[in-house]
Amino acid sequence: MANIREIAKLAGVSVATVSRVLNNHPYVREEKRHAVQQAMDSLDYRRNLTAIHLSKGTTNLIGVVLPSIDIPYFSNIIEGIAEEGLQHNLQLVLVQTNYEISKELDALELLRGNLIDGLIFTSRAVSLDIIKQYNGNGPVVLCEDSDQLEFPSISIPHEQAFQRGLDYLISKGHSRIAYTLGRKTGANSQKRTTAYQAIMKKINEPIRDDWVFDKCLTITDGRQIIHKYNRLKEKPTAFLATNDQVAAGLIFGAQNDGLTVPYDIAVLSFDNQPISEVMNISTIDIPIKEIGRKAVQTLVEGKSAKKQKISLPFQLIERKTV
Amino acid sequence: MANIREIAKLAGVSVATVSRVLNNHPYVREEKRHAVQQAMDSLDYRRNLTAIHLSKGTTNLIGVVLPSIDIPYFSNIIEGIAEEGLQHNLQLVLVQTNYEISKELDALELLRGNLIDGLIFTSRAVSLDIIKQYNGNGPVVLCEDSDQLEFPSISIPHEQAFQRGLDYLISKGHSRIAYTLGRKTGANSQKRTTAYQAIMKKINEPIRDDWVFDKCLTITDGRQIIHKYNRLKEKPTAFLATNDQVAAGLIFGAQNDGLTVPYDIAVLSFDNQPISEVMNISTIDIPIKEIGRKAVQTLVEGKSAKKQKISLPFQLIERKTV
DNA sequence: TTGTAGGCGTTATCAG
DNA sequence: CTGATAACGCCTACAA
Repeated sequence: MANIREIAKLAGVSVATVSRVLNNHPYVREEKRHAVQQAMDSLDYRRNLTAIHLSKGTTNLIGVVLPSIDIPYFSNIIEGIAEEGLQHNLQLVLVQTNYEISKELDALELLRGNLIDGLIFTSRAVSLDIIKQYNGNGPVVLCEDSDQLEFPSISIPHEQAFQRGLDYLISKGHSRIAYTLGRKTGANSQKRTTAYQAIMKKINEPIRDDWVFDKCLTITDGRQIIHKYNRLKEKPTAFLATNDQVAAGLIFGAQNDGLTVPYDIAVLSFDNQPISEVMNISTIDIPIKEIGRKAVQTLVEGKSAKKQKISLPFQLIERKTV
Repeated sequence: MANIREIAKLAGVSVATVSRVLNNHPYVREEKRHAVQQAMDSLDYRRNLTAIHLSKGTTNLIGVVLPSIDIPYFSNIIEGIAEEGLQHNLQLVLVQTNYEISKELDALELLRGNLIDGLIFTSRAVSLDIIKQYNGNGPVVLCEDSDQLEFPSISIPHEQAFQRGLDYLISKGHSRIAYTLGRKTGANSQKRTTAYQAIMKKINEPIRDDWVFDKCLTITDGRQIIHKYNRLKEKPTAFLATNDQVAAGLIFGAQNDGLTVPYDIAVLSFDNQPISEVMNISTIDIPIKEIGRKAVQTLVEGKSAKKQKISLPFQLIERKTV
């Protein structure tokens, strides 16, 4: 593999000059520039990116940690990240974690090891205190509804959004409301739970542990819930679902068991993915892709900008399942 | 940021020794090893990965080109790639292309620039001749049903699988069969078309251009097809769909228009994703994740192994939409 | 068992 | 405008 030195020799110039033409610097006489071009062409030269990275101390690579790429919410965020990344000439290094802390630490080590210039957590299991220890190794941004100001964060206000959903259900006559969560301990889920408890208290409804369903992320998870629902002594009349996939599963399960949506049970979800439109599922729209885009923008602004919390708008979409 | 030299100085040894303990080489006296550890701890040392890459000439990074991460088929492949990559200590660099050739070339340039050790095409728009020009820069593997032997490829036999699907539909009494494709010019799609034309000829049915629907990948695409179906003068009695999402969209559209599945139209699809199970869609199972895993394995075997074509099994799953 | 020194391929500073 | 040359941080013969 030809390197810059060989090009220099062949073109009869110094490596510095080659580097100059490589980087479109001014002050290179046209004939030399030409000679260098010739040499590069004839040797089919390509610069070694790793060497550039080492020399520059930056890689144009950003890490993205996500639990599973197979969940539309996350693949949507990635899509936003990828689009915006392209804009800034950034490549993406994916770190799939399944919420395993050790994998998240691996991602942090990539940052510390200077392989990536910054890191986006689309979700996390590791504590913020741990992440703080990596301060100074590069910007970190969180895609979560966060109260701290140590790291920039991008999210919709989950507590308000969940409240909005509950209010809507209540306005439709429901008071016996169950809900599902992706991962109880997640930052966003905790906000949702906070909202739930507040509203239930307000309308004098008890908090029933068996009306909150944890680890619900997929259509299959949603489908399973109906089995549990059937075994419930006291049954809710409405579900506020983690996302559209879970809602879809719930609805299929209900129909399968002869229940009518929204009369026997109402279903409201989050995300507003295509499946919700096709299935006429009432949902709360989240600008997921925009979260990804903003995450990259924030990362690029880097330390120059102050750590801010960016709050994106959500919107209730009324369709036919409530 | 502390580097290996500072550690050496602090520990009172040479950089070589530090490097040795870093890489768990034998022949380091325990006390020196200890001193180095101490020094590294006290300076919170982390090796610079970029430097290692430059020095070793390898990065443990592999590129993955995919048109869109937002399509379950692709996110599934990625999932397989990520899992297997973990096994081999490989990180993933994602290159989202939207089938734009220029982006695929960018990925190839990452290979040529030694940023990645190998490249997996989960799908491609660029011609094989172009990819061949990058030979020698690192292994390339294709996730497609390919006839060439220049590059290793992993796939199910799409022609046979499509035949199997058609035979099944025919056995259920259908002869007026429409089909949808993700991208007509894709390698896999072409195999499907070949199978379609052969079988239609065999049963003496004409090939009707308006019964093949291109650019169908999502649930929304499937939903749209029903609009077109309604405008058709001659209507098919069955659809063989690109994937389960398209099938789901088709089914919702049909139901919405008062059509009964499978009596008015039958639907058979590919992939066997969770949605097909929940919706009871008859489908042809493809071991998608396994394609990803095998792609990585093949990449790792690299040039040592001969370029082979790996054919994975498919399986017809009978459910309730045919 | 340890250290010296050269190499990986660029970039960038600083004279000229 | 151009060229030496020193980084960048690590690895690895080779020699001791």
